[in-house]
Amino acid sequence: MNIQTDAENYSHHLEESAGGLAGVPLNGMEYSYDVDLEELCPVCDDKVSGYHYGLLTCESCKGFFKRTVQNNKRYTCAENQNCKINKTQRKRCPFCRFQKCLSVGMRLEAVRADRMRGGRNKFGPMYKRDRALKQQKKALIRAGSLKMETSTPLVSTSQVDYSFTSSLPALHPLPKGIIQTTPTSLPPTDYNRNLYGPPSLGVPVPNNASQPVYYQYSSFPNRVIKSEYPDQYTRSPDSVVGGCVYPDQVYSVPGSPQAVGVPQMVLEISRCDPDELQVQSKIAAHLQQEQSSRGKMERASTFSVMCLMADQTLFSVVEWARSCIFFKELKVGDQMKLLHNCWSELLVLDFISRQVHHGKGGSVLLVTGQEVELVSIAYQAGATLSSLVQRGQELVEKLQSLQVDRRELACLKFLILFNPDVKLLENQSFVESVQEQVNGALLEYTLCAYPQYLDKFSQLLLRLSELRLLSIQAEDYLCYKHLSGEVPCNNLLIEMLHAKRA
DNA sequence: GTAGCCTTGACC
DNA sequence: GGTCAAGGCTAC
Repeated sequence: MNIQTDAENYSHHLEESAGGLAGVPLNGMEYSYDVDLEELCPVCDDKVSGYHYGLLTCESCKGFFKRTVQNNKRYTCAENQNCKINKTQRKRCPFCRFQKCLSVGMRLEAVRADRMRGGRNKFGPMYKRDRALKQQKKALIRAGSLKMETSTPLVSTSQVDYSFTSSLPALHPLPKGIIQTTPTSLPPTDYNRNLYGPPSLGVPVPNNASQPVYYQYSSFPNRVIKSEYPDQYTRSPDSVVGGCVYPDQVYSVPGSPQAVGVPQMVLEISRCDPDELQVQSKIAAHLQQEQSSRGKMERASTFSVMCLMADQTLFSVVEWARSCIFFKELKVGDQMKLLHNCWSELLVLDFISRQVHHGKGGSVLLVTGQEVELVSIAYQAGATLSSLVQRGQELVEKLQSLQVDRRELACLKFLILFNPDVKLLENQSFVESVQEQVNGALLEYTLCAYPQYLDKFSQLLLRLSELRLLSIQAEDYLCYKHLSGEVPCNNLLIEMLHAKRA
C-alpha cells in the first residue's frame, strides 16, 4: 500500500518544479545541502549548521533557544529591548536574542517536553518544502524572472484640485439582512474616546505593553493542535499557541487554480482578518443610530455620512491592528507610530479590497454594503474625488487581473502596517524582521499558489507603491475638506491626520 | 551560560 | 544503512 500525504505530494510537486527550473535533481536525499548551508543564521548572522526548531540557524542559536525554552529562562533587557544581535554581540543581551529567535520564526513547539532524543518531528515536511522552495527561488533569480524592485513610480499629482462642493448621490437603501445581523445591544461609539482607550466594540485587546511578551499568537478558536512543549512559553492567556497549524498540512484555496500548502505565517495573518459581515453590521448600525439621533428635519450631508463611515472604518482598522499577531507585542508608543504612518493606506486598501471582491465595474461597494454608481460619482462628486475614485478603480482592476486573493490582501495589510522606515521606533528591528518574514511568506505563497504568475509577488509590491500614492492624495483631499470646515467634529480621521502631519 | 561536538532514533 | 534534527555532554 502506498500511503502518501498531501504534504508529501505537494513537496514532490515543488521538488519537481524546482528541479525542472534549476536543473538540479531534488528527489529523495539528493538535495544540495551546501546551498542551504551557505546561508547565514537569521538571528546572529553566524554560519548555519542546519534546520533547528523550524528554520535554518547556527549551532549556538540552536543551543541558546533550547536552553531558554527547556529551562524556562526569563531574561530582561538592560537597554531598550532593541539590542543588535550579531555573532560578536549575541551574548550581551539574551532577552533580545530570544526575542529575535521568536521573531525570525523559531518554533517553541519544536522543543520537546519529554526531552526524547533522536527521531523526527512534525516539521520534517516543512524543512523539505523549505529546501525545495529555496531551490526554486534561486532558480527563479538565476532565470532573471524575479524582479524585487519596489520603487515608487512617479505619477503626477499636479492635477489635484479642491473644487468639490457637491454631494454624492442619495445612497441606495441598505441591503436586507444587514440590520438583522446586527447585535441588538451595540454600544454607541464614543467619538471622544482616545484612540488607545478601552475598546468599546467588544474586541478583547490585550494590554501587554507593561511587560515583555515572549510569544503570542492571535486566537485560534477553530484549531486546537497539541504543542510539543506545553510550558508557559507556548501558552497564552488569550490564545491557544498549541493551536498553530502545523505547516505540513495542505490546504486548498477556493477558486485558486490548485491545492497549495499555505505558509504558516500567511495562515496566521489571514486569521487576523475580522469578519466582514460583523464590521459591516456594526458600522451600518452605528450610522443608522447616528442618523436617528439627529432630528428628522436635520439630515446630514452625504459627505458627512461618508466621513462618519470612513471614521468608523478607521476604528475597525485600528482594532484589527491591535489584535494582530506581532503588533500586540509592540509597545503602545510603537503601535501608535506605525498606525499614524499608515492609517490612510490601510483605509484605502480596505476600500480597494472590497471593490476587488465586489467585482461590479459600474459601481463601488461601501463598507455598509450599499452600492454607489460610478456614473453618479463622476457627475456629482467633483473633480478631485472623482479622480481619486477613478484611480482607485484602476488599482482595483489591476488587482483583479492579478487575481489577488484574500490571503495576499491580508499580507499586504501587514506589509503596510509593519513599516520599519517609520521614524523613532523603539523596536525598529522587530518591525523590520516582521516585514521581512511577511515578505518571505507572501513570496512563498504566491509562488506556490500561483506558479503560473512568477512575478506576482513583485507585481503586488508595485501595487503597494501605487496605493501609497493614492492614500497621500486622499489625505491631502481630506485635509482640504477639514480646513474648509466640512469634516464632522471629533473625527478620528482628523486626529490621525494631525498626528501624522505634526 | 555559551557553543562546538557527540549521541540518538524516526524516517527514507 | 544513511540522513539529520532532536537532546546531551563538556571545555571554556
